[in-house]
Amino acid sequence: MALDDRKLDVLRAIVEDYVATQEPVGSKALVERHALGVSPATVRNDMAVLEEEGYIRQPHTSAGRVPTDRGYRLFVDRLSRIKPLSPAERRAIERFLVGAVDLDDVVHRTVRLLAQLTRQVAVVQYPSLARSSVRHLELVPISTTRLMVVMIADTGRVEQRLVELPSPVEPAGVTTLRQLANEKLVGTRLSDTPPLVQALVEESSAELRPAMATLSTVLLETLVERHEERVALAGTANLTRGGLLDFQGSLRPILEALEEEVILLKLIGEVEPSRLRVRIGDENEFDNLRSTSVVSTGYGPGVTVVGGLGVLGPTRMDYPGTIATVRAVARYVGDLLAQS
Amino acid sequence: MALDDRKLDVLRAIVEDYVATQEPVGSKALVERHALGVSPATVRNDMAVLEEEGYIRQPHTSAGRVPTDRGYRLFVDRLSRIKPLSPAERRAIERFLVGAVDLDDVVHRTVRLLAQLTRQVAVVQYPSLARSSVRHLELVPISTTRLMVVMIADTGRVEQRLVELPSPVEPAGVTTLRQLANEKLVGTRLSDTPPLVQALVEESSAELRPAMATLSTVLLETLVERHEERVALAGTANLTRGGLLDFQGSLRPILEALEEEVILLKLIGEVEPSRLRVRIGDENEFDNLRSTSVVSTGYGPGVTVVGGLGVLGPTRMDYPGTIATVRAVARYVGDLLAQS
DNA sequence: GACTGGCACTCGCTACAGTCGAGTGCCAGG
DNA sequence: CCTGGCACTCGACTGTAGCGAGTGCCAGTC
Repeated sequence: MALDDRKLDVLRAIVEDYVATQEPVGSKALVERHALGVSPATVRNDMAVLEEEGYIRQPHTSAGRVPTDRGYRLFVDRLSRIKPLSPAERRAIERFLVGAVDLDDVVHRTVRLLAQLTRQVAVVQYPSLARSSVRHLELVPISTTRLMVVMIADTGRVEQRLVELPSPVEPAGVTTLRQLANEKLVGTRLSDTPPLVQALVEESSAELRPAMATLSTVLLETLVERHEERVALAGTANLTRGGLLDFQGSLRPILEALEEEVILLKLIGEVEPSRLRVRIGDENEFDNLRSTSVVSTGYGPGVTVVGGLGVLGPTRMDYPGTIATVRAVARYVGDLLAQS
Repeated sequence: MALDDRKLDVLRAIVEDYVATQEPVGSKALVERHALGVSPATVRNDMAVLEEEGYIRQPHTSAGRVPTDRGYRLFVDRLSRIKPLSPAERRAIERFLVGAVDLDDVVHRTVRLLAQLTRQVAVVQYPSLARSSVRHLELVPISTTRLMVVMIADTGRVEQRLVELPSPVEPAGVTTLRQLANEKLVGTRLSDTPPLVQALVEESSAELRPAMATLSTVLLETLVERHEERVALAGTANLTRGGLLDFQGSLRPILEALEEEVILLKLIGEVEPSRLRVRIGDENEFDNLRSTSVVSTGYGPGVTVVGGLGVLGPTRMDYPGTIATVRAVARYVGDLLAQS
């Protein structure tokens, strides 16, 4: 059944009021606070329909209405008006982010900024290695059988790993390895690396081949397969806002989920080209997060996407505001990355 | 006034029971569960004295007694018997920590392990740069005016920073800079570096001097002064155990404090030579953490200390168990570090 | 002198009944 | 199709009462 405009207005009003007050909203309060131009009784009828359609519900008889996940979904998709950032917010973003010296620094500042502006939990993924290309590989001999491999990516990411060589390699050998590796790998995307690394081993001289083999195994294992991705988190204290009303009383499952990097990555890491994504309550794939909403988007220099960022909060969140903030921060960070 | 042995026994029993049950403990329950050899009435008299002395208190009249911070302090200092780790725990530690490939990996595993074993919030400081010495400095040219400085410390820490040079430097110049820097700095403690870095600039040739000056500024600023120290955190979800009974109802301040690296560092970073430290409730210097206790110690290869680790939980915590675990984990990590 | 049993007392907790009022659904009339 | 009116529901709050764990004190005993 199609909902007419007024019913949509009513739903919008309910969402807005509920988000603002955190209390079930009744028909009378609604007509008082919003110029709907009709009486409470009419609104009640509309509410009855909205409830039947599953957009709102009553916590208990004789209480006001509360939006359901489905109601928020409709609100986000069709009803929310874009809320422009206040100049103060724009300034805050700028002020907060300029002066970052480091990729680490950028990420940390960003995640704190997001947490602060949205007053929710913020998550920022480091630029994905899979989406980065190699800028330089450095091999630092620690001893004749130990090598520190340092990979510098064009996104600013720097990763290192200790490699235990199968047999001693002289400094000259290390130089050769370094040259060879750089020659072949610089400029390539890490996700494309595996075949190249293979070739690398084959092209090595007989005596260096075992060393190169270990080296490439480590490269593939740790840089491509394993902890590849990193995330930063901030604002968990914001989960306690609104008492225990949100999150049906227990922060436990949420805090647990937030401790799992894998989960965080799934939350914000699945980036389609620059699309902002909102997952509301039940739409979340993790049971622990069924009482939360996640607003996430990709970021990167220009139009490319190198990583994701987003915030997590109660389903009862200020979607327009949060969306605007997330989008703006992502853009700023992208610009920042483009400069370096 | 001196407390006789039985009173101390009573206090110990109260602490143990309260920690176990989380409920105020009364005189009757006490004689039932502990072989004190006296009647409840006698215990009551002892309790009255203990209360007068400030070791225990009554949440309200007609409730049992609860230890005060002071009571816990006495318990920790004089009454707790060392609880040896169970073989299962020992195995858990070993199993969890072997196979770490990386300093990052070691730290992450350690912090999760600690959180899991103690069921509390765990904090692990990365080996302090100030206590590390330089193993190698690598300069990677990104462009003629940009340099990536990578410092590898003997503790396994690797730090990098981008340096914007005041004027272009050719690859040959970079090589010279690298050699000079390594020659002077390798093997020195970072805390001793400042004068050496100064000398470094003076010894550079006229044309390289500006570059070296910028380089050394960056080195000092970022490696010695600024984020120098890092920490890892895990187990925040454990704060929600015990409902809202601990922490007088609000996790907020605690979560806030835990988000501040500075605070975490202060908590666990002030390491006297291998002494284990327990700070109980009020003894904490941060107001936000007045309802928590912190057990921390230093760790490092052999007897030297390169960093701190510890756990944070409700004042009502299992001190003997926590202390044993923290100590054991610190020792294991130290050994692990000694090997690499 | 130290310990014990007994006793009166305190006070938080729970259960229950009663009241209040916000909010609803429904209906008849405009 | 909208509105005002009305009866109804039910959660929130209040006040009362009884229960029971736990205490402090005291007189008596070893």
